[in-house]
Amino acid sequence: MTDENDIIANRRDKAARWLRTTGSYPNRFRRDSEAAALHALARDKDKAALEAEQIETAVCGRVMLRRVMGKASFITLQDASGQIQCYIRRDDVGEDAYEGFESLWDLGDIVGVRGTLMRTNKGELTVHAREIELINKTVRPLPEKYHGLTDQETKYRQRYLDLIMSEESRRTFRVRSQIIAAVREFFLARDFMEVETPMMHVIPGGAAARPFITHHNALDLELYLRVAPELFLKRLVVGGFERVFEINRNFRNEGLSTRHNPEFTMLEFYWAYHDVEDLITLTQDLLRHLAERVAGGQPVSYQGQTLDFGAPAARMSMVEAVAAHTGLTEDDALDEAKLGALLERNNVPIEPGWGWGRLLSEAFETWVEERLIQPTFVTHYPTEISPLSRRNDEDERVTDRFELFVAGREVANGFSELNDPADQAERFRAQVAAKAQGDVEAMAYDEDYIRALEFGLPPSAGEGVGIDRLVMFFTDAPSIRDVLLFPLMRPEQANVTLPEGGLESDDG
RNA sequence: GGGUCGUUAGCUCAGCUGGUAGAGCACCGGGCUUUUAACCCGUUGGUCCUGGGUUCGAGCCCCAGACGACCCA
Repeated sequence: MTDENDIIANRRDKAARWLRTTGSYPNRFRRDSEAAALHALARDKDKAALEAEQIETAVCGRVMLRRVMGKASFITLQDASGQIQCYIRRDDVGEDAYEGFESLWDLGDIVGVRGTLMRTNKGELTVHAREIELINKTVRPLPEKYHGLTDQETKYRQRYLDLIMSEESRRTFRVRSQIIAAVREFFLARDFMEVETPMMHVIPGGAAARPFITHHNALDLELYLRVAPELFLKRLVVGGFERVFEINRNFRNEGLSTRHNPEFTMLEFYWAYHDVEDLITLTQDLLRHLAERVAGGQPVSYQGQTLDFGAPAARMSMVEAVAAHTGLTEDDALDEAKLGALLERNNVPIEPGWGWGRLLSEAFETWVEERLIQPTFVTHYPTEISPLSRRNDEDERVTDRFELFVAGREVANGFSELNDPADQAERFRAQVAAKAQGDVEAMAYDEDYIRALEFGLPPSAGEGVGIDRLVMFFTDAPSIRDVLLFPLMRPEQANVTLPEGGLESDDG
């Protein structure tokens, strides 16, 4: 499919004519103000005041709107900070410049304007142009100026176009950046050290998930894109970095949905000489910090629900949660047979090997998870489903682990770490056995990680937080694709061009 | 994997009971020196997602497929 048409042909012709006059793509224009700064500067100045002061300025950006009235015109310029109107009059810029403006400029072009600040009769702040310069031509027409770009697929595939057209989309990604900055600020202030651990793993580990496989040519080695940084971060705690965090991508070879992208951003952190209770307190503080930084401390509206990240979160054990939402007593929820009967009665598929912990977790996912709207810490996760967590001292059926739920979704998962190397080796062997039985998500045995534990991991607490999901809450985004600049999409057929003979070529 | 909906001009969208494919924006030409999605007049622009089928005739009906969105697992 070629999308050449008359408009594009016409603009290519204009671009060629323009380039003949400039000789090359101009790169000397310098602004002295962005749009938002000018609006701030002139906030209290009326038409007469601006007329008296004759404030000189130079602005540049993309032409978003254009209103030509014969020998004078208005254009609306957009830069990174916002929009500013410019007034271009033949008698002010000269006949040649005005003729060039009329014959060569199109919506979407990148231009520069020098002049003085004024207000129009309707009060709009405007740069009254004295000099104008065409800085770059758009050869392709922008989407419809009023409705913008509404096609979701095109918004994802051509994010640059979405960003040009949609202030809402620009805001989403600014909020995303603020959240990540606020997370970093929070941990640095608490003396955590930011680290980067490998993305390419020889042994994938740290989470139950299918990895992506890649290949290193020089070593002739199969490598796996990481599913989690966990085992490397704990090695660093063994090494004496007692408070570490990493904000980075994980890769899981799963399907796509409004809640899942194969690469997603996790915050993961480890904290020596602390435990699950400290994690819950810290996580609550982190949520409050983000709410403060991003939402001014106010509750946020998410898809019709109101979420309050500043208020103290609810807290319950998984047994309490299941009892509260199923009509079972807490004693019943501790009873494997009664749980199994309840699940079967409701046609929830269960498998023969499942013990009490797995059944409880299934009941939780079936009846509780989606109802936890306000931030809720669910604690005392069964040992059976928590292979890396420390057992609870009072009740060995459960671990010192919690997950945080918001709007029916898991947002964080934290626990006191298992630091018994023999126990860890045993659990790895169980995973290897499960893999041999065909469990594609089971972990491999990581000998070096066991060796690291044998040097002694201080009692530590560790946690992972899904950044994309947090961003969704703070931007009211219904789909994870709305908070990823470039979500994974099936390739457009026309654009798939693999080199002859595959991807082995050396000269990339 | 299952279901629902969608795909028509560069963009936003109409298109009747099956009978010559439309509007607005953008583009092109003309008018207009403080407009506000500027406005007024006149043009240009189509692989109706793809491939089959039914029919004298298909954007519309049928079948298969592609891509996407949403819901469910």
